[in-house]
Amino acid sequence: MALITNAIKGTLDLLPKESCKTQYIEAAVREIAENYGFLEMRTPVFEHTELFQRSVGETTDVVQKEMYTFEDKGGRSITLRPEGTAGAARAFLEHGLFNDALPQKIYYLTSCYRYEKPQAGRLREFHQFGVESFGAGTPAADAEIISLAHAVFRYLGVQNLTLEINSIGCPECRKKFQEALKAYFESYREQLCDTCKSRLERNPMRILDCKSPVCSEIAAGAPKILDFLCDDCRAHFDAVQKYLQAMDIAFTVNPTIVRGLDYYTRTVFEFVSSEIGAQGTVCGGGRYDGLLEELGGKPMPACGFGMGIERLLLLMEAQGVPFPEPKKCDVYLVSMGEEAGLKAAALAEQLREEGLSAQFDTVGRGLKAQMKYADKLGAAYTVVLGDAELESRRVNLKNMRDGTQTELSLDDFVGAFQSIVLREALAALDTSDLDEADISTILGGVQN
RNA sequence: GUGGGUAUAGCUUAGUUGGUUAAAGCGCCAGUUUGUGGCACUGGAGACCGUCGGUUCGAAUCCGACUAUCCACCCCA
Repeated sequence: MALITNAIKGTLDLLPKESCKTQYIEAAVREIAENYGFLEMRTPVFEHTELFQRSVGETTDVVQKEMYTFEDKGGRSITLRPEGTAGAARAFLEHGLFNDALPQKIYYLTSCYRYEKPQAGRLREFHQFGVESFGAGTPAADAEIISLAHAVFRYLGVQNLTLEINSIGCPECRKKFQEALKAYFESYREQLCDTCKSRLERNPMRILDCKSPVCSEIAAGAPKILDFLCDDCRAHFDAVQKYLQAMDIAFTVNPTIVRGLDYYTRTVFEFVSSEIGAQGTVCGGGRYDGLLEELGGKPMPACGFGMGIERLLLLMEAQGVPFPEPKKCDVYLVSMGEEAGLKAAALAEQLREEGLSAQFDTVGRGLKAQMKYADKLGAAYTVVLGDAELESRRVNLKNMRDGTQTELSLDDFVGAFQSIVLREALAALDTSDLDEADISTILGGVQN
């Protein structure tokens, strides 16, 4: 059969067997973000194109060649969001959230779209977990979001990530730095690679992380941003590092980190892995004190980060990090005959009302096939329902792990099964390695 | 946008110097057990060998173009 079409280049289908992993990551980041006091914000997938031009920056690659931009039927220029900060900032201003107590700490978990050539860790539709701390200008705020990202990796058991931080200063000190940089590279113009020659005009800071051997050698002797920071920016950057040290978060200062989005000021950082191919940045972010004003709001500091869900998943799989088992079927109701089929459906209904996972045959399989299917589902128990059971009002509950059967009353099946499941759950609780302190904590919790 | 690799069943792959019904494992369905899953054995379904064109008596195999996909550059999450 010829398929009508295939998935669009750079997009991924998340199949049932895989989706539980992503759900696990999503649940983890939500819980951690909320523990840090961040609340979810959801904004539309598309925005006015101008929003991204103004926030991300006209000259950036993202705006110049990677946006999904189209005209809607009303003649508006619309763009699928290439990142999450712009929409969050827009909504923050539009709804006057700056009138509430600051900082406003929000997070999002959304899809983003960039027209890029796909490769390992890079998709045209990808998903980002991001946080924004609006109205927080102190180094403590920078450190708090870095700590949040760090906590996510720790919680999920991800290892071997390096945290690299840098300061790209405020517009004033960056301007001085860029002039010095331009003057420096100008004297080496002829030796630079072609892309760096054009960078020299557009964004000389980019030359700093060029991979070409010649350029990187020249770049090694280039002026350093950290030498150009004004007193305020210098003090801010020093304080961020002090906070990170106080929170026991390891980092390295990497003066070549330059974020590709125009709105960044002062602190920038990346969590980088070498285990998932060339696109190793799993999380990137920083401070963007000028963004809200740029979008028409009052001047207000802010900082945030974006974390790539697919890259994080790639990394977890590369490291063999364990994922929780997906919820399995508690009981499969095998039925033979029309009457028994009705009874199975009715029982499943009641079991599900009690919060149990029950399934029954919906494709007309025979008994053996139903047993086999139950086994594939990983059903903990099966019950066979046939004329004999309907007649005697007795059923055999089969434990699929050890094969043992228990006879139960059909009329009281739901209650009896529920108590079996409960008793099993209690028995599964391993209390052997709890000490006195643990027990009193638990008891305290129960009393409350 | 620029390079390089790859394309055979749902998945992972084999396929000899071009040669006649394209092979295996896993998965799926069924049987060996007429009311009980896993293990084993047996059988079955499932592939226009990415597409189009060329060379040839003959192409999954050689050549070309296109498409898709993967990896890298660029850039970023």
